[in-house]
Amino acid sequence: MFDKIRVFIVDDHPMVVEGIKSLLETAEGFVVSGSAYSGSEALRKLADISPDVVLTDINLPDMSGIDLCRHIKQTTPHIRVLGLSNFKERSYITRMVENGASGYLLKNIPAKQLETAIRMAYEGQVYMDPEVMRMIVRPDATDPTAVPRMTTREKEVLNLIAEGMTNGEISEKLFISPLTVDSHRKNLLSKFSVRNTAALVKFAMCNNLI
Amino acid sequence: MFDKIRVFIVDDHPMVVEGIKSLLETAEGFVVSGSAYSGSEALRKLADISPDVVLTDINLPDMSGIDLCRHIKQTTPHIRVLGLSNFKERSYITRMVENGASGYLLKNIPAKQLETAIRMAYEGQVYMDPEVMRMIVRPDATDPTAVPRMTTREKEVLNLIAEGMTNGEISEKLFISPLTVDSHRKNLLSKFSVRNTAALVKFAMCNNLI
DNA sequence: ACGTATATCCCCGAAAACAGGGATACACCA
DNA sequence: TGGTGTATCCCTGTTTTCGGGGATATACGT
Repeated sequence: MFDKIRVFIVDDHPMVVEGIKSLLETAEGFVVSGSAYSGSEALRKLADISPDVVLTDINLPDMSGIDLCRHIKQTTPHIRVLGLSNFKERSYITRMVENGASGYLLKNIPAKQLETAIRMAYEGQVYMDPEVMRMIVRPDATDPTAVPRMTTREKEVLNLIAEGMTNGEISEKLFISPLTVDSHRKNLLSKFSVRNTAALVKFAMCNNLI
Repeated sequence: MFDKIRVFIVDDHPMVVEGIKSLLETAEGFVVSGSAYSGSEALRKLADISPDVVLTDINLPDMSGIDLCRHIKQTTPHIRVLGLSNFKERSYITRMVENGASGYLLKNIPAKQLETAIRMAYEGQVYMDPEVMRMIVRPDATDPTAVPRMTTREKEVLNLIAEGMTNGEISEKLFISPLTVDSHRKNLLSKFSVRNTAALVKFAMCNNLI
């Protein structure tokens, strides 16, 4: 009951790892039972350690935090996983939660909230960073940052456009008519409410769509 | 001679600040004399504190680390400044150094090297992260990641292009002929070796030029 | 069985971008 | 003083994109 919560930290930045350690050891009720600088290292160590909560960065050198989360939940579902990132991209957050994460934090989270998040995760609840919360509560309505979803074909076309290919070239690559490519292109412009290809590419890159 | 080196940390992520504190306090010979979460807070505190070395993130909420560095070196040139970032963009590094920084570190730097960097900065030398070093030693030749530099006008035009504006619109905004804008556009395409605007925008965004 | 979404293809005309030249003026540095 | 870089402006012609339509087939869920 009064045991300390064992936390395992995964981040490729030593100073972030140290920072969390320091924050948690100042607080009461936590013990950092280990850490790793990559996804594979984390999985190796977790085979032995088995902490209560894993705090993982989203961007790891060898795999994404999302993949790591999935692995952990598949093999040891009792371990809670909290995502950690600088980015509040909707797709990251949702994919993290879809893969069983107990929450998603931003790296500029204050110490108090970090403690709360870990405690809640430990108790089986889901904690969301307030900023992150604001992202997800509005499905798509008034949220100006909501990203329209693309069909798989549109994604293909968008990527080739960003590569610098013309409608004609894309049509050859995908074995479809250039007119079809043009349709997709125009649908993309319309979906993202942009006027031309330049703005389309910028928007797509800003929202991690490419 | 045997005094501890006083370090001041500027980063908007509490856990990074804590991490560095923890790393430095484990090591011998350092004392963290203060920290700030923004550029303005840093400048305010530095008016009183006056440490030996300032360690600053490049991306701060209110100003860039580069601007902060310039301010510090203008008012208190004896204070050494070290840049700190996740990004190893050439432009960041060079601009940091141009503004008087004593070095540039990546956030995934190991503890030992962090100590070395601070000691060297304290002694008036310049420390560069090994990875960063590899970026700058090759002027532009064999380095595939080298980004051609833009003139200020080209930067303006590039940004407006990425906003979705046409040559005509840009020309009105900048009070120049649309033909001039077109020249800049073509120069950009040529400089970055891309075929069209879409690829230009993608490249620019990939390299933090926008 | 019927709507909805996706993917495909088509047309036309206007607007913009691209290719590939050339030219002038100004500043700055060697 | 002569080169180098930047910024400006111009021309011709071709290719591509954009705007605003319409149309068909397939799949999928209700």
